Amino acid sequence: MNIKEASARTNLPAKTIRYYEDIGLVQPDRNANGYRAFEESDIHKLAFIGRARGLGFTVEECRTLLHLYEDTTRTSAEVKSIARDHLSRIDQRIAEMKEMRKTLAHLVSCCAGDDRPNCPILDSLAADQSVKSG
Amino acid sequence: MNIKEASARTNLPAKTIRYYEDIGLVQPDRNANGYRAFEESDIHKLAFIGRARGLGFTVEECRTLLHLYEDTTRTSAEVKSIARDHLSRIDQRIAEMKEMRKTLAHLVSCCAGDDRPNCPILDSLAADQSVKSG
DNA sequence: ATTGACCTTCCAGTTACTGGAGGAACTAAG
DNA sequence: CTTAGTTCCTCCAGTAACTGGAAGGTCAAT
Repeated sequence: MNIKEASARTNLPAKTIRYYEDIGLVQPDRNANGYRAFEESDIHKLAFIGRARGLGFTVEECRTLLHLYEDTTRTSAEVKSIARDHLSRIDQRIAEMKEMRKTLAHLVSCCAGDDRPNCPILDSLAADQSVKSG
Repeated sequence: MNIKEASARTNLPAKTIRYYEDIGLVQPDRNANGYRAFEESDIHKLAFIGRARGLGFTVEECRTLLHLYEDTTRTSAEVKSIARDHLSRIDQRIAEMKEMRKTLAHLVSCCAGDDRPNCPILDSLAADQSVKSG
């Protein structure tokens, strides 16, 4: 199957599939004309990667997960460890974003949003209290 | 003041300050020896940028906010609009992350994490139901 | 004169793609 | 057989926001 169909089957842009080949995540065969020839196993791998990426795993984690998937001597502990690390990164990131959200929502609610120049958002960004004096 | 002190005063790495100069966010003077000479106004700007970045605004938004800050003919509506856009991006991102978190936490809780190869995390990533049949 | 801290510029690398140029190949119609 | 349109190929460059490091100049103190 050509790249377009592979793309349709996996919901990954063709560009992305070529990129994944570039970095060695998949190795599709080539036809005589040089076109990539995707097999079901390639589609399966790409879909695996697509789902892992959708859960926020980095491409390198995807590579590792793929290796583990193909290594029948793996232990579920190895996989769980990667997933748990990722989960805690997500939790941390969510906490950071919530903190930003809180501050930002407050500032937005304080701002009149009219045609006058006075603006508590700018005031807050310009606030000198967080500039160390020296 | 030299870059090291500017860095200490703003909590921005010297590298980052140089980068901000590169992209035209600040224009510190130079001493005869070529060293950057930061004034209070530069520190103020850098701190402003640092705070805006801390709230997750992009560097280009920081540039715009800085312009608005320095433009006394601005309207608070302009500022609020930028902040509101950013807030909704944050909300969207938080929602995505929570969705990931939910799925991931479920998978992690299902995985034994022992020395056996069987792993529901990998099973889920490999699940064929989301690969379109063709 | 020398050490060590600090400063400079410039180049390259990071993450995960994405866009586009330039050109070859396949498909279908006339 | 030619033409047009679509798909494919590779390669180069750009994105965001820095970060690391090399090579070398400057400064303060000994």
